[in-house]
Amino acid sequence: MGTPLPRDPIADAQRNWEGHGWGNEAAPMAAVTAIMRTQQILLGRIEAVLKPFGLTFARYELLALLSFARSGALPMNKASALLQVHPTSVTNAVDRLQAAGLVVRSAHPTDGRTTLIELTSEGRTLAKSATAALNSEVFAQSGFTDQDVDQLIRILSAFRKNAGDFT
Amino acid sequence: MGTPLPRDPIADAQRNWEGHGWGNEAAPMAAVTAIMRTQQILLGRIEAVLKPFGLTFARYELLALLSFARSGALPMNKASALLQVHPTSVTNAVDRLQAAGLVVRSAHPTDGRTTLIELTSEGRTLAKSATAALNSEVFAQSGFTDQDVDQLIRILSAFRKNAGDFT
DNA sequence: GCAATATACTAGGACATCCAAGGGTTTGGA
DNA sequence: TCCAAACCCTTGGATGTCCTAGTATATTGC
Repeated sequence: MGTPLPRDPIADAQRNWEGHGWGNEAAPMAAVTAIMRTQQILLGRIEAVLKPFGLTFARYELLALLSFARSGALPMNKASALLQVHPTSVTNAVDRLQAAGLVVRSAHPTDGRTTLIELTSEGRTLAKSATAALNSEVFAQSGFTDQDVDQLIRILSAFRKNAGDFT
Repeated sequence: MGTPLPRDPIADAQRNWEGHGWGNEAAPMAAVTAIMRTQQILLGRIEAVLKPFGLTFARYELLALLSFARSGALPMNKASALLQVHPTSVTNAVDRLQAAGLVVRSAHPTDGRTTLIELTSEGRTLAKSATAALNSEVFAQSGFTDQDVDQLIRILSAFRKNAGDFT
């Protein structure tokens, strides 16, 4: 998985598509495939930075979300909605973060069905350190130009909105 | 995970970043997060289309790759390199595809270490059907305009090249 | 020619994601 | 008032991805 390929495999796939009579779908296919691959690369970088902190991206996201909540606490279902992942994924992440002493579960004051997740002080400290590391080692050198970043935000926001992520 | 949120969570995160003194990193962070989320949405659509065929995206990718190989066969390591996934992921996918009768393993004629993966006729037929479905149900209605597609291909190709995917 | 190194694949384990199903809690309409 | 429907979280199962060995085969160097 290490050595660079002599040719762009996605461009090759696009040519294959065109050669098989799917000329109209070839370019969108290439764009979609490129997004998949780019996500893979970015996730790899992020996980590498988070590893020394004992965090995965999923756990970091939850930690970061909590650190931005005024009270430092959120209901599980709220976290699930904001992170846009399945509730069971949040359960899983909270289990591990709790085992690491970074968050605690507590009862909701008025709704017995709801469980609140709350940052511990260790969790808050770690979130801050991990965020600083990600900013300096990933986001500050993303490999995208400022214009690329603007374009991506514009294109992908429209896509996500159209896909029903938000109104 | 179903109902649309009243606000864009990524735009909110970007504002949070800016409010915490990471103004330079906020936009790249938002772009990266948007890529992660977009990949998630696209993967969901693709898996939904492939499900009736009994395929996952990982298995489909391998089938499609084989169907474009002249001989219909590829060494495992070659497939791993072209799909840009870990060799063990290919082993996993081949195990399941073989169990489904879509591919077979065979010995390399000259290199005893190498295992060739070869499409069966069922595999070739299924790959064709699944590709047609993906083209009409996902790529032909990707939600990106033609200009967006061009921009994405341009930006992400440069990114992947810069990341060392290909020369 | 034989040992040391490199390469190819597989086995086992850690994580994450989703779905389906189950048990507890609230809410709203009969 | 009260019970059915809706909601919230967790458990168990299936997939996929990666990493760390471990086994087998090739190639290289002395």
